[in-house]
Amino acid sequence: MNDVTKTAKSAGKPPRTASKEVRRQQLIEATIESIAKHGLAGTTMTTVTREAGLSLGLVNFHFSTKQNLLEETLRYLAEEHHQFWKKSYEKANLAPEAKLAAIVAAHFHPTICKRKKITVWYGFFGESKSRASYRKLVADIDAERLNLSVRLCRDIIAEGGYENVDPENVAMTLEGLYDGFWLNILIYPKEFTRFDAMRRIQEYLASLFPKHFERPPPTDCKG
Amino acid sequence: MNDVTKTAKSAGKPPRTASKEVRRQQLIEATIESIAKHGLAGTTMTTVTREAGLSLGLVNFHFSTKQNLLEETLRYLAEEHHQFWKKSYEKANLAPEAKLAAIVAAHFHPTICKRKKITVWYGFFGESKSRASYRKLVADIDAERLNLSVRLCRDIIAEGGYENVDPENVAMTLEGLYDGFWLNILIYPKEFTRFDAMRRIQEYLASLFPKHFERPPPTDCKG
Amino acid sequence: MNDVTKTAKSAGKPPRTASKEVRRQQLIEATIESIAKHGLAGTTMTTVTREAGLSLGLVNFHFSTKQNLLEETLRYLAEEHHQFWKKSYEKANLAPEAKLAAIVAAHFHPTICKRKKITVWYGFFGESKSRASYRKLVADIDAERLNLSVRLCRDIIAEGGYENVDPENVAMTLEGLYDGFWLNILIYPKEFTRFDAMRRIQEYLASLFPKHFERPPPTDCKG
Amino acid sequence: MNDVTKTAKSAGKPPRTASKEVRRQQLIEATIESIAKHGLAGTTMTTVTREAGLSLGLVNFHFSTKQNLLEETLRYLAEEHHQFWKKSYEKANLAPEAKLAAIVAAHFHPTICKRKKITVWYGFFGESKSRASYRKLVADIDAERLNLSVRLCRDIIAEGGYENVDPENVAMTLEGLYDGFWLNILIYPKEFTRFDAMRRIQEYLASLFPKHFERPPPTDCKG
DNA sequence: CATGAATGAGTCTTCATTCAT
DNA sequence: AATGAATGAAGACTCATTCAT
Repeated sequence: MNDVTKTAKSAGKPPRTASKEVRRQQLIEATIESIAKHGLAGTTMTTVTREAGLSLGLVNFHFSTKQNLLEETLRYLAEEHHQFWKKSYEKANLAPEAKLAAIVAAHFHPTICKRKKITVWYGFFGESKSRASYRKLVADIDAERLNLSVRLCRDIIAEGGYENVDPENVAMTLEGLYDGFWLNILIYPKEFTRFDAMRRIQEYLASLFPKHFERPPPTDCKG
Repeated sequence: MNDVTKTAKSAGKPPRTASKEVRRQQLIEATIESIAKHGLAGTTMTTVTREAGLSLGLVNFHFSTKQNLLEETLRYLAEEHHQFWKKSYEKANLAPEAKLAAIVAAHFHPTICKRKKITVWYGFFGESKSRASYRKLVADIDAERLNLSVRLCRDIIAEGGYENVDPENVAMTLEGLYDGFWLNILIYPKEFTRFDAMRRIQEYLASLFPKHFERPPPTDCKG
Repeated sequence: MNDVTKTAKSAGKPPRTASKEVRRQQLIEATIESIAKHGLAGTTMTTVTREAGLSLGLVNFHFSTKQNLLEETLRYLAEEHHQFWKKSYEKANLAPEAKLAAIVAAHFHPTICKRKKITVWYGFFGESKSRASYRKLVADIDAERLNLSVRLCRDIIAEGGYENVDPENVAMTLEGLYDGFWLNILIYPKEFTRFDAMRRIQEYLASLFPKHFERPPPTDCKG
Repeated sequence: MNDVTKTAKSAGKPPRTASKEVRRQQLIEATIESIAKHGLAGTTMTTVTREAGLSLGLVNFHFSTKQNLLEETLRYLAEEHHQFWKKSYEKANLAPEAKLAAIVAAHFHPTICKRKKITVWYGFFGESKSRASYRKLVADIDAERLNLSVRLCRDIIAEGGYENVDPENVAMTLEGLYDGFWLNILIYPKEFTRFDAMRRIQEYLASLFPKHFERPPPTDCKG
């Protein structure tokens, strides 16, 4: 492992001192990697710095405390996710169903829906302390996305004349499904994949909004 | 504090030596309580035994290791949950929609859907190590419930002549919703309650199976 | 060193677990020893427990924190000192000059005026943090002794009809001399001994109260 | 904070590179300031350089090691003190009592008897290691002053025909009082001031040498 | 001369586990 | 069965020192 690290390091003629931002980024990525490998509780200053191929004291130099490193890591993931679904939303064509589909797809895009990243999210969900950090850092983003989804649903409902569909309800159900399916991917990675997740959500939306969403094609394989 | 505990204990003429089962039960409940109070990482042998009003060494005596105590705690919750939805399922009248509704309701019944218990579940989800324990202990139960739900959905679909509804799909979506909504209850306890959860699921089922499930009445209250 | 420790330990058939008080005492004495050997800053949990022949974690078990161990050590010395001069004072005959002389002598009695103990006192004087502890723990004792000395001086002055001698002044000067001479003993142990200290004070008192204190006999030896 | 410092610094067109001596002086003064603020143990290379508004590496450049910086700081104070009482001694009129009084006064002159400087002295007294430095650097000066005082006392005794007063004794007692009163000023700054110290010593000398020293006037204020 | 990122040995503290009583 | 003192490995954090720029 040491060898790997050193090789990786020496590969690109590593500057002995790098800019603050570069080092921070490097350490945050090492943190994600370490959480994926050893879990949140199993992640120590040593596992992180070894992963990064840097010295132990450097974390304290750049992040002061471990707690802070973890929060910055969460913030990084949260912002990445935020950017990702916002970009997807904006790039989608103007139709509200396209925009809603884009948000859904963003949650299960390989960039975001990586096991190592989900591990970090659920690591934070698991500890009361870190749940507090989560709320502090992510609550606003969660709310923003929920509101956006509500609006899109409202537009779809208006357009399609769907009776008896409550936009807020759908939006919250979608949020629940994102979390629930991520958890399934985390716990049963072999039995449940991101494709399964997207399929289920596609079907859910198709059943609510048949004029706007197509049913996914039947699959042979056991889902 | 120790004194208080002991006094409280001796108030009721405590048996100095209790049966194995009683002690085990007592320690498992103290573990749940401790995880609720201090989080999984904050739960130590000391917090557990102090919570139980017992001595430190006893845990070792009854459970050998901490890891084992935690697994037994998870097993206890898993079995409680298992029993609970099975009983609910059996007690419900014969109609499949009643039985399905009973399973849903079981997940959000106050006995099961307590914050302190959800904390334990998600504590286990958060750590790779404990996820392994989870799979070992709970995978079968999860599968059993999924199969049961699939069968019930199939019956409902047959009865109602619902076209284009895939029973497996619905069952897995339900499973995802249980987990996703539990997480919401854990993270946003003030904004999202078990009543919200039940409502969303009720609406979901009503939209799929309008002849079998009624829409929930509109509420005034936010959320 | 390990051997020494173990030998010392096994010498008296050491009980593996001792009463709380015994262990605390043992650790406090080891702390004094360690401060004498390595200084206050050089005293670590390791030096203390190695000195005591006990395991590292035990200090935290009995004293929670290092800070607390140090404070308890200071308190121990302060109380020992307090008891010592109070006993000396009480045992002396009724004449106020005898009582005052007893207090002086107590400060330079071999039990109290040991280099290793003085090292601890001055270790505490040297650090702002520990000076705060000192004030918290010792200020009252200092004040009590000062008041006592003032009263004794007042009696001596009244008896001897000494004009122009201010009792408070003498008492504070004595306090200054205790501290100043202790420091000399600490810094120049070869050049300045407790006998020198007692001699100087004896002369000081004899010059103020010639009817009550005899001049010390002239010495040949330098210093 | 760094910025502030730099701004403040650059306000006066700071020479980017200063002469060795200027930098050394700057760092020594920052060391004294830091010890006063954070204590000897709390003084790190960082606190010193931050105080000086200079970069971390500079200390190493000018003083090689921290130990050396501290010793140089002590040497600086020792020399300052040395110069000060020597100048006072020389400037005083020819009478030995005037010269002795000048030395006493020098110890409690505001330039010397500052709390921040006394903190440094006692910081050094508190640690065995630094006591060694102290002896190395200051023993000669202490001896020189002692001898000088002995000689002055001898002259005063001869002049006044004081019987039974041992000059060496008086000189050592004075030395003890300087240290003892400094300690009082350090520990009980509100209760004991440099004025109290000077008063006590004045009284001491007046009681020994009534023809040469006047009693201080009685004060109303407590202490 | 000067900077400040980087290193890593050394500290305090925590805590699962052991074991004499 | 039960107790709780004792152990010691492991973790977070500090900080003097180094060195590329």
